[in-house]
Amino acid sequence: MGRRKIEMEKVEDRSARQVTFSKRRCGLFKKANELATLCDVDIAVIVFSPGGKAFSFGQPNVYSITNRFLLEQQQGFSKKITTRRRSTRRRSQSKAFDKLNEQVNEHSMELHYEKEQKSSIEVSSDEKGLLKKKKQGKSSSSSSDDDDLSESEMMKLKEELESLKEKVKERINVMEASSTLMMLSNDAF
Amino acid sequence: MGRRKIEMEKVEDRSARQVTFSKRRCGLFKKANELATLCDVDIAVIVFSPGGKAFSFGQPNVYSITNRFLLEQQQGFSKKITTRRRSTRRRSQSKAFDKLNEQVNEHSMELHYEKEQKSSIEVSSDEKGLLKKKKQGKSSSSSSDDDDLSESEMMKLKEELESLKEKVKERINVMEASSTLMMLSNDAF
DNA sequence: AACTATTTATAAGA
DNA sequence: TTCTTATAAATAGTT
Repeated sequence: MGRRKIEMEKVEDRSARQVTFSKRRCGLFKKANELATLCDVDIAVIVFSPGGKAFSFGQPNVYSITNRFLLEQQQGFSKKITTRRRSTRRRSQSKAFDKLNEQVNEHSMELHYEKEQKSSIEVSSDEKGLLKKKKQGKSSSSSSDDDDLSESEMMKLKEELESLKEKVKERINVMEASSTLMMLSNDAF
Repeated sequence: MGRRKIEMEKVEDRSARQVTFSKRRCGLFKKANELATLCDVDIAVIVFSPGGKAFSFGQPNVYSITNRFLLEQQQGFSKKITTRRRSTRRRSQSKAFDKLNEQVNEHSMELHYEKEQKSSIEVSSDEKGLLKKKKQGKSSSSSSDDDDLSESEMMKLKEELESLKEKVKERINVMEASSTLMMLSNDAF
């Protein structure tokens, strides 16, 4: 949409591609925002730039949308909702569901933005073995090699891994809670 | 962009809003596809219609993008990558990383599309209690009440919950594997 | 579901 | 890179 019509294929010039990406990413996010505003709907857009950097747009936020989507896909949830909508109890249930969903999303957000780390978790035996092996191989060949990892670097890596595992587990807890609440609020109450 | 300029606010007429949603959702997905094609980038769009139905577009697929995004956000991964890019080992690592990432995404996809369910998992003691309580409350007040759940319905609910838990656990395993592989491929090898 | 009058997005160019 | 502008594309209102 400009001076000329262009072919729908990869822009080969690196620099031109970057420019196109910037312009079109902005345009896309603007369109997404307009859709959310005009139609009062929730939407999330995630793009990885040619350089691998992540850009995202979310209404109300990316995490609530992606969580909702992934959970619904996993359990065929949308089909379930549609089927049950005929129920006379749908409206009151819907309210309860929305509230629970909101709470879960809040927890999810807290998780994502949380800066502090909880105390570390035990490393599984397999990973301990892997780390130990790696470490031994290193100390025997001493320094000089670019691929070497010092003892302290190794410890740091281990700590990062533990911290990561903790985060993943927290996320899992949120997802499990979310799933359970959804099912209970829609099917049992 | 039409006969008249419109205000950027919620379209109040229900029917008109649905039409606007349909047109603009198509437009948005088209734009997303063009961005992906022209710039050779990965992108995901998720929209929930006014009716609550989920629509999605993904290049190469929604799941790989959302997983990648959520994981990177969780561990400040993109910052980490950027920092380490100066390393002379970046290129070979990048290759290994991409391959591992691809494998993980494939597993993730399989999970999402898998139709068959594995055998059920034990329900935690807390939930057992909740289910049992619910059941007893029901059977004591007999039928007639609209909110009642029959024994078989209760069992069905329980089975669904178990199946859900299994799916969540599988998903967690993929995420843990993904996280671990990412860290190992970028920091240790 | 099709059709335009217009608005908006954007490819090139400065 | 940011601004400009000619043109392509999207779409609001209409049929």
